[in-house]
Amino acid sequence: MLETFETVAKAVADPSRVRILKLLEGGELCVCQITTVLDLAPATVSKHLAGLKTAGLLQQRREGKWAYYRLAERTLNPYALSFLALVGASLADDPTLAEDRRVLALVNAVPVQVLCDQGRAALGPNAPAVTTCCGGPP
Amino acid sequence: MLETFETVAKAVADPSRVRILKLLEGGELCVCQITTVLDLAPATVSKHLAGLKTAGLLQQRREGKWAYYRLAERTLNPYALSFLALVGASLADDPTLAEDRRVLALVNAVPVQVLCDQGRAALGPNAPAVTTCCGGPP
DNA sequence: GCCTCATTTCGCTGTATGGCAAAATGATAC
DNA sequence: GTATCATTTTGCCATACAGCGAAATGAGGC
Repeated sequence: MLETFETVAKAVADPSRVRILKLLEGGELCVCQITTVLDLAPATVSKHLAGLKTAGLLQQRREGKWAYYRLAERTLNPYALSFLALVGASLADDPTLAEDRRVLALVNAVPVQVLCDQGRAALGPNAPAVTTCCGGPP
Repeated sequence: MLETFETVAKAVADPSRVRILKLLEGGELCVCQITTVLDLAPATVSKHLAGLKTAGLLQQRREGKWAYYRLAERTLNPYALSFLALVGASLADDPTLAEDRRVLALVNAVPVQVLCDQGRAALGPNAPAVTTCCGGPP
């Protein structure tokens, strides 16, 4: 019980995992999409996804070569939904998460096929982090 | 923002700190009372309390030689109250926490003065953990 | 002033874990 | 069958941190 609670709390106590959860609020995503937005090694993202799934926060679906993850609707962990609700109600105006949403919009404009091939390069020159944070070129 | 959220989430992701929070749901407690219930070194408990306070989850009050901690009513951390509410609504029937409540009842029957002197010894023979877990002696 | 004692801080050790690269897995295409 | 490719697992490194004992702090009592 305490241990179960701890598992979910730990899952939510890491910035990368919160970023993933917030990304998935917009609907399910393929691993390579998440990887591109977070700009982390695939192995790292995969480990995070596995942890979130173990904690009962995510569900997985396979479609061909790709694996799609989404926020859990049903879960074995009695605390998972509470934590999901809390995360959903928080961090509305965090700059990192806002930037993630911006990059996600670019990602969604590219077919998954291409994204998996090229990674961040598929997004064009607007992708790199906050390079154009102060209004961009005139 | 994300960092602030992370601080509170980390604070809640540790079993000892959750035990402290649940203990304090019954009202403020002195450090030596908490130390006795958790059965940890004073230094360890003090560090936990400091962390919880930094996270905005606890408030402190000094009375003479003793320091009393209680759950925060007001806090600088915008997520602290949400997490407190979540913890409050969870873990109702966890056995570890039930045992903590049992020991706390014994602790409350002893003056703080005596408790600080003698620690767990002041509680008499009923104190040690789950020794009488299956009904106790007839 | 000085002593006592609850609490906190410091220094340390062992464990847990985020990150990556490389190898293994598993599904599709041929 | 074999090849390709997205994902996962494995092995490793660096960092973070729970726990303790010892030393420092700070409030009463004398």
